[in-house]
This record gives sequence, structure tokens and C-alpha cells, in this order.
Amino acid sequence: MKKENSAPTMKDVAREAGVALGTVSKVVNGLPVGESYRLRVEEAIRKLNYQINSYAQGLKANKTYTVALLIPNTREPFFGLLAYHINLALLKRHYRMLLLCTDSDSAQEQEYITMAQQNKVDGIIGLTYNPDLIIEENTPFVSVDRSLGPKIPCVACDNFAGGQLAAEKLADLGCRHVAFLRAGSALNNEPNKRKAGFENGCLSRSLTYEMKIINDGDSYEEFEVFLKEHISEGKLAFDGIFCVNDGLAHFTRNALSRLGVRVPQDVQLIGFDGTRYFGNSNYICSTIVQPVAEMAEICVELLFQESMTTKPPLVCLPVTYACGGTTLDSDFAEPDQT
Amino acid sequence: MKKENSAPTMKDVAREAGVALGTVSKVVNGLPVGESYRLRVEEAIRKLNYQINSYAQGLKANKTYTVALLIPNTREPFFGLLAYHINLALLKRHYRMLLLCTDSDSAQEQEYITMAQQNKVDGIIGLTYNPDLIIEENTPFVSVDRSLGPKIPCVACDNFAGGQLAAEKLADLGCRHVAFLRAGSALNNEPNKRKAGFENGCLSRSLTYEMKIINDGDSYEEFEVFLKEHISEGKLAFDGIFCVNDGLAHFTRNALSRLGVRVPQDVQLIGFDGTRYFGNSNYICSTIVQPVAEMAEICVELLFQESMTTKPPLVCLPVTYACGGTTLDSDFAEPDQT
DNA sequence: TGATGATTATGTAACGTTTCATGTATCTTT
DNA sequence: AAAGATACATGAAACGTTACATAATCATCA
Repeated sequence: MKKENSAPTMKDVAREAGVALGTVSKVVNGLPVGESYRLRVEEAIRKLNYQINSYAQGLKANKTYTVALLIPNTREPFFGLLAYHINLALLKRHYRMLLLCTDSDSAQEQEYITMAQQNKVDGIIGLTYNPDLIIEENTPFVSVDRSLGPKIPCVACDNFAGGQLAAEKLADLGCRHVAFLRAGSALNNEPNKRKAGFENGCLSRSLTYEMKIINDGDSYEEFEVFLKEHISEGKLAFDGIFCVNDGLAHFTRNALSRLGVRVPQDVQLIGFDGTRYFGNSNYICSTIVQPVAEMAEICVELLFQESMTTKPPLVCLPVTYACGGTTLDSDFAEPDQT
Repeated sequence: MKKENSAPTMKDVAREAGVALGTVSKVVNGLPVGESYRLRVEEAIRKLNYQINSYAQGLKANKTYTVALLIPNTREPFFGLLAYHINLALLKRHYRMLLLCTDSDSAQEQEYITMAQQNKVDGIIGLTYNPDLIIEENTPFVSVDRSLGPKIPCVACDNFAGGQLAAEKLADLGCRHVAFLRAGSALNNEPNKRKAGFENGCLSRSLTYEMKIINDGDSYEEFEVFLKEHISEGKLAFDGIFCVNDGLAHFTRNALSRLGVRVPQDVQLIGFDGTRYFGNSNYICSTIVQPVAEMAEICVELLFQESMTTKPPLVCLPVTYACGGTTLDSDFAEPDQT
């Protein structure tokens, strides 16, 4: 009767049930308690609609069952996909996830890392391309898609093999002269690996290729100009194009449509990432699929792994190819994982 | 010297600075404190690298500066976009966001609502199509895109006007006979409004139209069959198509490509949602754009608005049209907001 | 029956904050 | 110079939980 509108506490439950505070705690935590006591406490919990206060719990235990995810955004499909799978992997283990979209801003990233520490999160998973970020010593940290030095484990897909696979697929589909398009920060070394793998694949399959690479801040229009320059008498010089990610592939598809080039009839297009529109089908484009669900699982496992010594500095996962309507595949086989 | 590896507390700072506990608290919270004291405390904070423990703070204040977002996933572009903007709106106000992906599972949704209460979040923003969800009384709740009864405020875009706008745009672009495609749960009444608006627009602009509507669980293949049935002598019966969302529009585009129908040359395609691949350009398709950033802002404002009486039961925001390469627009004007 | 031991409930201290009543020092005022 | 007013530092109590030392209960056996 003392408190009017605030939520009931263990003390209230104890009074209601006529038992001691510690007994309620034991019941709530499933520790051994006499049967008659347990029943009375459970009855009182129901009656008062008691909910445990996990912040008091966290204060006492110095453990919060919360992990922070630092990611540029959830708006670009690949990031959204990754955030989703990391969220699932954490919730499965009864961990909560704090989302912190950084917009790839270094200052924001640093601020949010501090914020995460203040929240006493049990760990941080970060997707950041900022090389000189100060990572907290005593908070476990796992990096995704970008190596941040030998002390911090990194989870990524096999970007080199992915580039190679793209070249091989284009060769299998009958291409002879192909193009590689790439945009994005030079700081990020992953696209470089895709490029290297692609070049390697072209060489081994005797494909000739050209490249168009633009820097941060440059306009995508340059790609359209590049493509237009390679059209003569209504015909594109390439019969295959590999784009460094699905977003660029999508842009390229629209550009080709504007230029009157048909996809996949005139030119076949492969992207990278494996982003989709729905659950189990409908890839944005034919693409090299990153095993995002597995990457998320491994991130979480690595984060909770105690001994630093056994943590590998880099986990590199295999990629697969999937048809998404921008290539002339006869098989429309869908890979198993989302 | 007492504690070896645990983080420094206010008590440690007070001892280091030679002041009282309460003084440290005031300095940390920016309350008035004598200049000499402030300097000593700030020095001690730096020296010990003190970080406030926000869980102890939350316990004391019964306020956590945390909001939970319940959303089916962040993988589908529209949800990812919404999550991103809500995250931004909360972080801007120095609130943290707990992400809870529900996969539209009612049991999960209920479980996560309970979880959110236990975390003593200051409010919940939910995107759920579950009509019989038990919403906690004392935790502020705002619904997005779906009305959950008169007691819970809902934020949505003007779906009726959006459908109407789609019809008008197709008419402006020279279409005469168009189609409406729709999939998804019948529980969700928003697509129904889009349909009603579209029909209304077709009537007022003298467009003839056909519809293909499939139910939950039905295969998207049915749309492809429908389209195939409306092709005779290589020509599609429609010169314009309106899809209930961008995902379906994307599927339709691929299906048309398989059927040898060119987009936008042979048929113009408009989706709904305004999802993109990059920040400020590159819509997935020509589309009716939901003002997601504004919706997010209003959700957060409504959540923190004290008096229930002034809370409107439904906030309905205006939509715009944007070209995304699947229509024959002469103007490529981009709307202002992301 | 009374002592012994096993079992289990009890109640207090502690986690790191904030708040508030108390006390001390400095400054005005006449 | 003394007294009242002001300003501000102090330290204890409280938030809701867990853990541990203590106490109470009960059954067993000599």
C-alpha cells in the first residue's frame, strides 16, 4: 500500500507471500526451495504481476546480457541482413542487442563505443572501416568484414574466392570479354580482394577484361559514361559484368536499361553480397552470396569465447553463387541459407 | 588499491580527488559545484578513466533512456530503412535502442514485449500485424503502419493517397490499361487502402484496370502465370503496373524480363515504399515514397509525449512519387528526404 | 528425551548511483 | 564586530537485486 503506481518488487512479493526476500530470489532464479514456499511465492508473483528488474540484476552481477552492434546503417540491404542475423544469434542465446548506427562517422563510432562501455555491455560487434579507432581493452570486441589489427578477431567471407567464382561463372555462362566495376573507400581492403580474385579467375579461364574503379565522392554517373563509351552500333563491348556489390549491380542494371542494353540477354551481370528482397527467394541480382547467418553465429561465438589465446585473428568463410535473374542460368537452384 | 580489475566507481573518484561522493555526482551531472572542486574531480576522472555506470543510474532513477523496437526483421529493405531512422531519432535524443526482430511470430512478439518490460525500457515502438497482442499498460507504446485499437497511437503514411497517386502517375505517363498486383496478409489493412486509392485514381483518370491478389502462403509464381496469360503475340495487355510494394515490383520486373517484356519501354512499373540501395539515389524501382524519416521522428515524439489525452490515435503522413528507372519519366527529380 | 547433524529459510550487506537533510564556511549588513 | 543570510560540500539512505553468514526447523539416534 505504500507505493502507489510503481512496479512491484521482490520485497512486495515477499510480504505478500509471507516469506523472506532471499526466498523470492531463489524461486525467481530456480534455486532449490521448499515446495510449500515455492507455491506461495509463485502465487504471489502471479497475483502482483511481478517482473524482475534486470537493471538491478545487472548492477549486482556486473553482467548485463547485452551486446552492442556498431554498424553504418540498416538501410543498405547487406547491413540490414547482417544486423538481422546478429540480432537472431544473440536473442537465441538470451542476449539483448543494442543497435548503434554510425553512418560510418569516426566520431560517432568512438562516441558509441564509449556509450556501450557505460552501458556495461558484455561485448561489442562492430562493422567499421575506421582504422584508428580506440577499442576498449576490457570489453570483448569482434570486427566484421574488416581487420582491425592482430588483437581483434575479424569475421569475413572469402572475398578473393568470391571474385574468382564470379569470373568462373561468367566464363561458364559463355562470356568472353567482361568488365569489373568497383566503387567505395580505399580504406576497406575487402573489395580489393574481390578484384584480385576476379582478375585471377579471368586469367585462368582466358577471359579478357576491363575495369572501371571510382573513388569515394565520385559520382556513379561515371559508370554510366564508361558503359556508354563501350557501346558501338547499339552493341555493348562486354558480354559479362562483375560489380563489387549488389547495390552497384542494381545501379548498373538501371543504367543499361537506359542505354537500351538488355539484361541478361545482351549482357550478364553478377553482383556481390547475396542481398534479397524476401526471405528465401528473390535475389536483387545474380550474385556471390556471403554466408551471413554463419558469419553472425561465428561473431557471437567468438565474442563469448573466454580465452584470447584461442581466438583466431581472422575467420574466413566460403561463398556461393546464386542466380537472381541477371544471368542466363539454366539452373535456378537456391542455396540453403538466408 | 582494494579492487584489482573492476572499473573505478564514483567512490574511487571521490577518494582520489579528496572530496565527497555527492560532489562527484554533481560534477558528473553538470550541477553547480565550486570551481576548485570541479577541477579536482575532473582531474581524478581523467586519471582513473572513470565511466559512469548507467545501470546503477537507471536503477536509482527508474528511467533507463532505452526504447525497444519490435520489428519483423531488418532484412527487408523497408523494415531496415525504418529501423535505421528510428535508431537515428532515438540516438539524437540520447536514447538507446534495443532491437528485437520478431519474424512476425506472435509468440515471439509477446515474449519480447515482456522482455522489454523487464529491461524497464522507457517505451516500445512496434511494427506488428498481430491483432491480439497484449500491450503493457504502463509502458508507452507506439505502433507503426498498423492500428492496434483506439488506446494505442499509430503512425502511418497516407496509403490511400499513395494508391491514388500511383494511378495518376501512370495516367500522366500515358498508360491506358493497367494492373494492380498485391500479396500479403489480409490482417494488414494498409495494402487494402492502397488498393482502394488506386481504384479511385483509375476511375477519376479513366484508366481501365485488372487485379491479381494472392493470399498468404500462395506462391509468387501465380503473378508470373497471370502476366503470361496477358501476353498475346509477344505483347503485354497492360501498359502500366502498380505493385503493392517495392519487393513485389522487383519480382515483377524480373518476371517480365524472363517473359521478354521490357521495363519501362513496353510496360511501366510503380512500386510502393520508396526503398533504395544507397543513401540519396538509386531507388529499387519507380515508387510511391513513404516519408520514413518523418514517420520515425513522429513515433519518437509521440512515445515521449506525456498526456495520453492529446495523443492522436492515428498520424497519417503524405507520400510522394519518385522515379526509379522503371517508368519513362522525363524528370528525374529526387525528393528531399531519405 | 535430549543432543547431533542435515537441511533450508532468514536477513543483512553490497553493487554504484542520486537525493536530501545536515553542517560548515563565506559573505552581507548594521 | 557580531549576527543573519547565503552558498555549497558532506554523508547517509535508498533504488531492487544477489550472496552469504546466521538462525531455525526437523528428523535421527543414542
